Amino acid sequence: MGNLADYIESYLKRLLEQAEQGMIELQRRELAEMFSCVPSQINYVLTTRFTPDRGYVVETRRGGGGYIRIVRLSFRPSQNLASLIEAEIGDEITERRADSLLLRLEDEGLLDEGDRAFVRAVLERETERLHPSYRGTVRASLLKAMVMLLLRE
Amino acid sequence: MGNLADYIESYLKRLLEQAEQGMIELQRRELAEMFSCVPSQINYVLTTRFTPDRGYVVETRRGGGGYIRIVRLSFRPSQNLASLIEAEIGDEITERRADSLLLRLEDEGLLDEGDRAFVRAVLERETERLHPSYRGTVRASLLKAMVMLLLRE
DNA sequence: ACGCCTTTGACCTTTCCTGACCTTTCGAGC
DNA sequence: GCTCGAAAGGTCAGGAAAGGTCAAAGGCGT
Repeated sequence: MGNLADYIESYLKRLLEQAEQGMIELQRRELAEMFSCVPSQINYVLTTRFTPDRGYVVETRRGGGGYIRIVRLSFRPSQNLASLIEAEIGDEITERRADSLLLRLEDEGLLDEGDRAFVRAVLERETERLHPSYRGTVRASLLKAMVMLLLRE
Repeated sequence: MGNLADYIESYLKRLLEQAEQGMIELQRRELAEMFSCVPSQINYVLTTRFTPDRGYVVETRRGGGGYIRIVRLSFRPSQNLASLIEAEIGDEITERRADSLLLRLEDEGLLDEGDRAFVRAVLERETERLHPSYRGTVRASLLKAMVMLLLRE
């Protein structure tokens, strides 16, 4: 692991660990200077290492006083949940399979009945107007989003 | 948060919090003097930070006795959150407007920074693979679903 | 040799701040 | 009432200071 991107990555992660609130804010130009590289190298590190999939969100602002802010999500999609949900739901899902997944989560005590009803209602309301051929994928997105929100901590 | 516009913004928000009725009235020239900047800087702050999307209305009057009045709109007094959110988001929404809305919810203390980051992450992840022409509607669905879940009860 | 990941640099977009110039409102004097 | 001037606030374009994009070149493992 001897390349620049890796060093920058671990530097940022070290900062994040020390930071309160799992959040750091810095300047692209400064960071690039610190590592004697071009600024766009920072973007490379951010887009390859600090993605939502890995549990990070990056917010930036341009212009005078611009900054880059990296937030570590309290829910780390490590192994279990995120990939399990991804695997279970996939790119599209039928209403039936959505229902049975929700039921299963309730059975396992991860959701209560109110949660389940709420999610079902949202799924139905948001998909009913759609052209049938899109329903499956939109339903999958919605379900993943809501289940992750509910099982997060 | 190191630039002038940010300082002026947070000064005004502080005033708004202390104010009864979520409303303040002041003079552009005075404010500009307070921050040692040109008056038009105040307009810049108003048009970029105190927009309807972020939950503010600005009224002004020119001439002698002129003033600038900033009113903060609140989500709270409304009973039906669902229809308010529906109205606010609609059938499709840009990433910018989604961010504004999330910022507004955080501003009102209905969401914390972590929630906001999480929602952004999901929106980004679920939206990026899509054909650009569907992103707006899917983003709207996801945002409504997650916001309702978070603000429920 | 091939493919994937990294690194770089040229060029682009966004945000901030200022200053010159414009419009609206009020009130004093006619 | 009219006119005019002073006292507000409004607009707009430009320059500077961030960060973003993208494609081409460079490295490294198999």
